[in-house]
Amino acid sequence: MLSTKYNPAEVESKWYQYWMENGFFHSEPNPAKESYCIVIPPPNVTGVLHMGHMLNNTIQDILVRRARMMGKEACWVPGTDHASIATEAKVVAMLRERGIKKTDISREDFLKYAWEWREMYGGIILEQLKKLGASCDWARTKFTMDPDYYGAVIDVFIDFYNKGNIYRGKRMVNWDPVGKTALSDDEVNYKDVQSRLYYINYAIEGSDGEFLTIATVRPETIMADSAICINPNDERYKNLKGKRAIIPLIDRAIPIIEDEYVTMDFGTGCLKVTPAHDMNDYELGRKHNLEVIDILNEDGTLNAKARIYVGEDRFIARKKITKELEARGYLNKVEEYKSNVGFSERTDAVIEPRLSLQWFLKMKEITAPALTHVMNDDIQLIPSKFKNTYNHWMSNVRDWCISRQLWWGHRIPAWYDEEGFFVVAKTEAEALELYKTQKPEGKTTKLKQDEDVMDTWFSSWLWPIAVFDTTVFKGGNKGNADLNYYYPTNDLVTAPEILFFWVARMIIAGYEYRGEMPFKNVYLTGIVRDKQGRKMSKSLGNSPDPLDLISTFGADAVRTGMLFSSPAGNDLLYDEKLIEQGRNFANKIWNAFRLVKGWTVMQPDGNAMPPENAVAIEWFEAKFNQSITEMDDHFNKFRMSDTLHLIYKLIWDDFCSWYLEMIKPEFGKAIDSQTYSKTIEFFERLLKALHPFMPFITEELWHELGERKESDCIITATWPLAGPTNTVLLETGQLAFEVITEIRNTRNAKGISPKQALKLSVSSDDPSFLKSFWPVIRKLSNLEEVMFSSEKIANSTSFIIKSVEFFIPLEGRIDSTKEREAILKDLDYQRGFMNSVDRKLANEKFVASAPPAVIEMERRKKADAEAKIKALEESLSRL
RNA sequence: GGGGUGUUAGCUCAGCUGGUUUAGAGCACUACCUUGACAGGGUAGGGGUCACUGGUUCGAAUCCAGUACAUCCCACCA
Repeated sequence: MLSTKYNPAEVESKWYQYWMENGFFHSEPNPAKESYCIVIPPPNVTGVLHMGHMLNNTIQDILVRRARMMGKEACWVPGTDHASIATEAKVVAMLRERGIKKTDISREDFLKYAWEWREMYGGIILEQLKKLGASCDWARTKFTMDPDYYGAVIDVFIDFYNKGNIYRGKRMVNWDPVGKTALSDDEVNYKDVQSRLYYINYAIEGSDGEFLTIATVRPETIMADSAICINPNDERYKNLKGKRAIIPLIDRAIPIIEDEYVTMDFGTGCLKVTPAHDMNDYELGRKHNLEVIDILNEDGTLNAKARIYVGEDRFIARKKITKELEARGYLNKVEEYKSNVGFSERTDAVIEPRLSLQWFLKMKEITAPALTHVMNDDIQLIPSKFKNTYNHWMSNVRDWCISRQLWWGHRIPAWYDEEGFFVVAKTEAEALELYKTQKPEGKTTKLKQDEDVMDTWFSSWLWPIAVFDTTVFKGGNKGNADLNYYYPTNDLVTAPEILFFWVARMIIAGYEYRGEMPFKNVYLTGIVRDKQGRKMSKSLGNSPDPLDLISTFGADAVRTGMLFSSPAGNDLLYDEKLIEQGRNFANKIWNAFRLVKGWTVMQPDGNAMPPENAVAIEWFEAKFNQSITEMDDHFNKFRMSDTLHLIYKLIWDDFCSWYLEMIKPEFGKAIDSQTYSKTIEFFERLLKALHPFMPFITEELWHELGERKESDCIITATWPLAGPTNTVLLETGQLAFEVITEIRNTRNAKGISPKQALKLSVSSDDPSFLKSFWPVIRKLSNLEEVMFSSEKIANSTSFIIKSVEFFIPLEGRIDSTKEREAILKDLDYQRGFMNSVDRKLANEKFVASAPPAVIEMERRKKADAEAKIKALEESLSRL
């Protein structure tokens, strides 16, 4: 006896195992077939599965499974990303727990720990993906720090350097003066801090007692000032143009420059420009060619360039300088001021913007094809609204700072001698060779490699190429068989927040190194949020564990649950209710299977098919074709959620609620063999159409429904082809269902049990009306007799469909007051409706300018309504 | 501050090229049913000035402009 509930746990592990053993996920180039390829957005190697991954990978798996069923050579390449910042932070934390400080160990030792860490935890997330049912080609698993991949990244750096696209330049970084290290933006916490705004007077050079006033929160940096800036449109300071101001205390003269960057109504409208200690000032300084005076040491104390308070900490210096300014009459006033200050996540020290030497990649030229091919839809963004954002970003692209002050990652292949002269080469030996030719007078025999590594995105932007072939980045190499077969890949599924960091850069690299797009379509998912709309995060504790969900509800349920409400590009508000709905769906299918499986089948010869079954089969065939056609259309437009809703409805409503009810034999009776085999066929076709969404239950039932050979699995079955849709039949069916619903309504209203058979009288002058469906109507509404007569039946309740009136004789059950009320309500609606149609038709301009088809339809609406009103009025008068 | 996107039922969303009854679905809600596939079920029902204000049009949830409110990305203001 089969359980009334579907139990996913054993089914899922069984089939995943089976698929793997039979190599169904593996793909090799096959010239006879069209290739279909997705490269996974590589998750962080140290990460664990979260709800975002679930959504993302479910969508990818659906696409891949469907492509496979459509006869394509489908390949989904998995892998992980070394994620330098996140991973290094985790390793540092792990070491700290063991009482080891990063600063106390060597780079080599640190990397040993990091690799140990990756051996231990690096595979977890991929194992978790298997639980979800992801049909990745695991034999192709790639890691961005695999030796060959590592080499490819270095090749790319060298190649760009040799082409003149990479340069060294200065850049402001977030400096932690306590940890004495640069921090990424992610490692900086911004807090609102109550501070002070100091108004300081600067004397004007060559004038007698004239001065200007600037406002600053950092008076200790005045010694690093390079200019005073005013807005050229500021009437108040016209007289200052071209003059110079004198920094108090150190009496250094600086130019007064003009730039519209200055907000006139903030502070005094005079801005002190300190290029060495402020991001914006640095930019301004570059624009106006100002001197950069760095007065701070790496521990945040003042250096000799400050000339005063040398050696003092920046905050002590602030106090002392304020005091001195006040004592000497330079301090105009002090205001309370709230400002947003960055703190180090690790040491809680106040972040100091600090200039440092970094490596940059010139973006302007290499970006051009990536912009063009997205704007002209060669590469399609889904949804297309992201094109605007993409355009804006790509048109204003800045040079990419590709160096990071970390150890875990691809180390920059620049080699220095003692004087700071450097060459760029893959190995130290190669570097030495180069060094000899580029600096013949150089005496160094031991070169020192750059300490920094590259930005993680500088390796992951090669992903769609490097997962297949890591040797093509040196130029001249045509690429191996895999690369030439699978590249360009088809679809990329990822989150919109990395559209610029990753997607755009992959497109750039694709055109640079292959002269071709890396993928055709980019499907952008939304962010998974909780019911209150908050982003799911560990610190909020609002994210469910996906693996828990899978073990309670089943992977099929979780997959469909995620997809029930997630149109492309829209955020998904996670609610466990959705997963429950997915589970209920699986259960519904399971029980449909139980029903069919439980039937006894008549012997093939000599058993007649009841007329309602013939109609049911014909009708469902039409319905199925219609739905598959729509599903294919949705799929082609990446409307995944809509596709799921369609198959959900097709199975639950059309197959279970209508079709199975139509053909269901009476209790204890057998079903004719023809209907039975047709039903099995329908069931199989439905399972195939559902398989990409719910791979496990469909595979299980596929094997339960028929005798299969070992290799005959639904995962490799053929996607059902849509036949022609018989729309006339579907429309007739729709009317028949309306009749059934009306009769059920009547039962509901009058409290008549479904078991009590009823009579029905139809006032149709068209004898073919609903003809083939009458057996179905009789069965589903339990009618013992159907009469055709133009006579109005007394003592009955009636309803109207398509101007045909239906009477249900109900001796003694008629409550004329209620009956009248219902009719009046309906009349009211119909009259109002007709009114609106009438108004439209009476409008001459409408009749003159609307297309004939629209007018025709309005006329039909009117005729329908008129007939209905007439019939309603008649039944009213009869009461 | 710059840019993007959105606002439709209690909730989450469809509504694709302006016209397909006076706007649909799922969930939630209400009533009734329920030993013969499924209570994780069945049959029905109630629920909406399509954010607001103008405009274009014979016709607007749909197109345009403005307003309000959300939300995301970038830069974060001396």
